[in-house]
This record gives sequence, structure tokens and C-alpha cells, in this order.
Amino acid sequence: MIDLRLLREDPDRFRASQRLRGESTEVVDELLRADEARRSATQRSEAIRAEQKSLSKQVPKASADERPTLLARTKELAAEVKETEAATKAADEALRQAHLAVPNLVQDGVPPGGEDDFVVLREVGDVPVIDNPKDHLEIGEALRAIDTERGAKVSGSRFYFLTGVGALLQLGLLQMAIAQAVEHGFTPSITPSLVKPESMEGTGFLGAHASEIYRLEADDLYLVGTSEVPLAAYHSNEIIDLEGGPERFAGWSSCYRREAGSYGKDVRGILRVHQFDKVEMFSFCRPEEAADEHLRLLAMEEEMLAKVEIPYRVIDVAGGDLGSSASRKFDCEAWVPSQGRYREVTSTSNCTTFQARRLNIRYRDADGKPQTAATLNGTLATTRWLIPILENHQQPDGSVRVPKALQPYVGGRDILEPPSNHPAAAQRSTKG
RNA sequence: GGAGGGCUCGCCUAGUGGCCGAUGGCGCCGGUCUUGAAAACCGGUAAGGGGAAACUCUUCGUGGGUUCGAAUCCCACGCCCUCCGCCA
Repeated sequence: MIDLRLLREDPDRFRASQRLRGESTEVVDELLRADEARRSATQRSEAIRAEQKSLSKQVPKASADERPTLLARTKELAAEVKETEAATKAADEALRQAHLAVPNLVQDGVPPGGEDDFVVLREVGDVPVIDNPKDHLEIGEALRAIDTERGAKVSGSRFYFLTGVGALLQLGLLQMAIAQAVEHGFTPSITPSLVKPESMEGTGFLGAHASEIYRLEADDLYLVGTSEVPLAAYHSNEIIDLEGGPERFAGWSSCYRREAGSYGKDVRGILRVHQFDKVEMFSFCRPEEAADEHLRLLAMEEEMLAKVEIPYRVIDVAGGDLGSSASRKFDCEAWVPSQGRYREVTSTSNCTTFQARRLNIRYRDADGKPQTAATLNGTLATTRWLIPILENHQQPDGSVRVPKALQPYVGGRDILEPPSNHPAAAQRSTKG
């Protein structure tokens, strides 16, 4: 939700922001009208309510002959109060709807345009020269690390098993992400994967992307698509202490996405799946600290990418491709040799006060006054990272080199190789 | 799944129809005292909306209802806790 005061002061800024997103300015004008309508409805009902209250107070003090006229008048007022309060309530609801329809104010400097109009901020690392690169699924199957066939058998398409070194690699990667987060003062967190409707709604995921979300009807709970949801809702309806600077979390969770409407897109392997694991950063800070915090989250992501030794580029996402909560978004895209292009592996958004206003997350400013906090999020590592790791570090013999920083997290291995014997055979032999 | 208890201001708590936007404690802020701090004492301290301001309205889990008037009475719902059952 945007700041209504700011809207009243400077509506043109919001219209300009809408144009930069390539969206209609009508929602802004609609909100202005709804705001005006609600204020006049409020004033009317307040005046009548004030009169009712003051007359009501006189009732017990009134003499026996004054009382009947007084009661007649207060009765009349009671009916009027009912009427005007209903009008106010309707105006409130209309305002709320109009308010929800306006996306966050885009930050200055965001490139205009749509999905393809991002600006590349930098390219880091050298793209490896690999003859006939195998793709991650071919490598993963040879290593007995990724099994999409059985994933489909057991759960359906876009599900997979990670087994053996595949499982170790993911656990090691996420473990390394947590270790880095802790080193930088983030609070490691394991978050609920199921949340109540208000948590999902408060974080803004029930709007345009509602169809992306799994819902458990019997319990009226939602499966989260990212731990951003429980982390953001963690402080909902609280006044938090930001005296000592931003409050930072690194949440580890499984993430669930229906991927409705993406059929036929990126079906192969584990690029686009219904369930994956992720370590997500989340910060609460003062609005004036948000832009710096955003760069800090980006730096965290780049530090991780450097550790896994993957070439990548950083893009400044264009206005038309920002989510409704984001004022600015930076993505890191990793080089994927089999596709000969960069693919998104991280995304960090500065939501300024937009998300916190909806979730009612505040802090006290220097004067002790409650103010709406800012929230930011960013990816530290996900299952998808296995793709560029496997592909960029593939060796001609089918093995995969493990980047040095990651080695301690995968049992000291410097190379991933297929198991020497079949797991089932190994099991038989150990059972004797 | 069954039974019971609870939900009031940052936290804890008092309050069973008008004197209640609401008691007290803790915490926090300011002051007195002190070289400084602590203690003690005094004062202040919920949030949100509207208004240029005076001021005013809303909020005692949520939504309805009764009443001139509801934290307080009635109905429904939500959430939390405890116990029993079941169980990874």
C-alpha cells in the first residue's frame, strides 16, 4: 500500500511512476477520489456521532420532565448514526480496494519499459569454453544426483528427487548460504511453510499471482512460495526496535509454486519446478536506510555467486517487470552453458514501506513516533543454483568440479562422480 | 476429535451498563537528589483517522445485535493456552 499523505501532496509523482511501469494512471485518480469520498463521509458521521454522545451523557442527569424530549431526540440521532456509519464503512471499503490497486512508487533511476528493457549493470567472471556442454539434467542423471522420472512417477511433472551427491550439493550450498548470512549478522531462521490467509495477503501474494499459490482448502492455509512470506509477516502488527540498525533474517524453507500457465516453458530438469529449497534474506529497516540495504543484499548475493565460481551478470529490472510491492529490483543471472545464456538465480527487491504498511510493521523514530518500516528481500541460494554449478564445472569425463569454498560443505569432496556401484546394490551388500 | 480457560495500552494487569479511553505495575522519557551512576521521590507515556486550529471520531480478539448510551449484556466466528484421545 502506498502512502496516502504522499499521494495527496504529489499525485503527479504517482502518475509518472505508473507510466514508468507501463500501467494505467486511472488507478491513481480512482484512489484520490475514493480518499476524498471517504473523508467527507467520515466527517459527516463523526459530527452526528459527537452530538449523540454528548446528548447521551445528559440523559442520566436530566429531570423527569426533560427526559422524554431528550430521549426522543437521541433516538432520532441513533438512527442517523447507524445510517451515516454504514455510509462511512462503505466508503472505507471502497478506499481499501482502490488503495490495494495502486502498486508501489518506482524508485528514481529504474529503467522504463518491460521485461526485456532491463539494464545490465555488470558482467562478472569469464564464460567457460566447453565443447558440446551437457545440460544439468544429463549431468545430474549420470551422477545419479537428479531424478525427474521418479519425481514425475511419484508426484507428477515438475517434481524431482535429489539423491546422493545431488542431495549433498543442495544441502551444502544452502548450508554455505546460512553460514555466510550468520557471518554478516543475519539471524538464521527456519520458517513455517504453511501460512494463514492474512499472512499471504499481507505480503501481497494474493493479488495478481494468486493462481501461483497452493491452497489447502480443508484448513484454509497456503503453502508459501518463498520464506519472504513468513519472514515479512513475522513482525506484522508490531512496533519493532530499529535503533541499532536494520533487523536481518536468513530464512530457510521449502518453496511451493503451482507454475500455472507456464506449461511448455522450461520443462526440462529443475529450472522451473513445483517445489524447491531456498535461503532467503529479509531486512526490516528505516525507510532512509532502504536503498543502502538493497545494495547490501545484492552484495551478499554476489558474494555467494563468487564462492560457487559462476559467471553472472547483474541487471536492473525495468519498471514494467517489477512486482507491485517493489520500488526497485536487481536480479543476478548465472551463465548456463547448455543454453548459451544467462538465467535468473537471485532477485532482490526494495519494497520500501509498501509491504510494511499493509502488514502494519512500524518502528519508533527519533521523536518516539511510530513510523512505517521498510522491508527488503533477496535470494541467497536456491535449488536452481545446482544448474549453473553442475554445468559450468562439468568435466569432459562426466564428473563435476566442486568450487573450493563449497568443498567443506559437501563432505570435503573436490569432485562429484557417479557412485561406483548402484545404490540398491550397495544396500544389499551392507545388509549382508 | 472431546472438554475447559483466555484474548484490555510496548509487556503484565484492574475493570460486570453512563463518573471508562479505560486501573495499577514493569519498561521508557523528563525532573529532583548525586562528582557520576544506582536507589528513592515527582511528572509524563496507546495507536489510528479527520481538522489550519480549537477540537473531534474510532479502536478493550473479529463481526452482528440489544440500548438514548456497551470493555461490561446477547449471538456468531477467529485465535491462543491447558487437559484427554490419536499420532510422525
